[in-house]
Amino acid sequence: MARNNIDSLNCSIADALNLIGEWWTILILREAFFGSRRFDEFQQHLGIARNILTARLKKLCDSGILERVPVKEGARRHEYRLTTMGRDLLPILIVLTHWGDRWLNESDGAPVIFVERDTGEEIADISVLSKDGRKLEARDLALIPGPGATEETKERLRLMVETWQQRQLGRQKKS
Amino acid sequence: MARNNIDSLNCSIADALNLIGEWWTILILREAFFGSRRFDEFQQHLGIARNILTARLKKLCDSGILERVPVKEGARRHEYRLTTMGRDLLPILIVLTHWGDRWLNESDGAPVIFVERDTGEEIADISVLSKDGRKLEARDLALIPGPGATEETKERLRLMVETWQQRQLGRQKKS
DNA sequence: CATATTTAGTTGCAAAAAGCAACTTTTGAA
DNA sequence: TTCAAAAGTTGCTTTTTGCAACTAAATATG
Repeated sequence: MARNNIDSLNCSIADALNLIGEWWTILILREAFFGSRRFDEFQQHLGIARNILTARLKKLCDSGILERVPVKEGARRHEYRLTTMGRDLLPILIVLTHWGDRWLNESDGAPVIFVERDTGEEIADISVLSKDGRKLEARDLALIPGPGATEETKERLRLMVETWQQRQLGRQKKS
Repeated sequence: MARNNIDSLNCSIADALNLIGEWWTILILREAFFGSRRFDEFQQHLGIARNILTARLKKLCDSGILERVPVKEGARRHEYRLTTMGRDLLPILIVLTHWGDRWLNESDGAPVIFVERDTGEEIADISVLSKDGRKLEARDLALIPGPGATEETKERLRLMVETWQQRQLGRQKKS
């Protein structure tokens, strides 16, 4: 992954992937959510090469997703813990889990299930909702430039709208 | 990414990442959601090397996330379209977008905003909810083995519960 | 209809990243 | 104080990427 041009994409997805999109990173985060904190815990559970794990943990700490704290005060041995920024990635793990459960493990069933700790009840599927709670599909959505949009992005989105409208017309003709 | 052992992790996240976790793949899907369908469209918008794009598109088609359909009936030129399985990945893109907006682009503001097509209103943030609609945090969740859990997974989850309980005890002592 | 231009890749080679195993250095523990 | 575990580091090999040039078919153009 050289990804020289990624920064110029003006896209939060690209920015996010720049931090957590490398191989192993999301699995390391999964481990962290599952309770791993120590280097060897991550290493053994995942079977990741040690030098790669070193690199990934460093990057995650540098970017504020994990923090490296002494095991107890004064100790020189450390453990890796999710920060708020890191915990905020939980929905990604859940979405990936549900998608994988549904499309890749339908026959055998889910390996693990997220439940509410207090009630033991399964959590809701994550879906895209409007502010007033209606479920939305891909076709219900559109994209508009935000405050951080570059001219290029705006142009790109204008083009998108055009293409989309043309396709709608094409569809109408046929039917 | 050699990921020899990934298959043995008994984890839908790992399975999902095996399909969409390589570099570029999620950005290709983003492009697809943004309306790209043709090889060169993907290539030009992302600046991805052509041979890599070829490989990624092939894998996405093979795994049923995209389909390769003739531009018009009978034509020998193709375009790549999201399948239902692929469209079902939309929440991942939205979660990544919102996370990136929040943690990486807070100062400049979001580059693009997902809105409801009909109303133009911004969609809701994606969050983890209980079945009856309460918002849940990481600490409110637990994991239990599902029907597809191997013995190893079950053992692992048992261990997790133990560790968690011990940590709770440790916390109580301190306070 | 003949020729140019797109489109959608493929190929070969150089550079970067990942994997592996052995080695080092601090700790805790006995 | 001796030993083993914990947390990396190092050197080397294998895999992936990136890049740029090339190709073949499909479409557009005059």
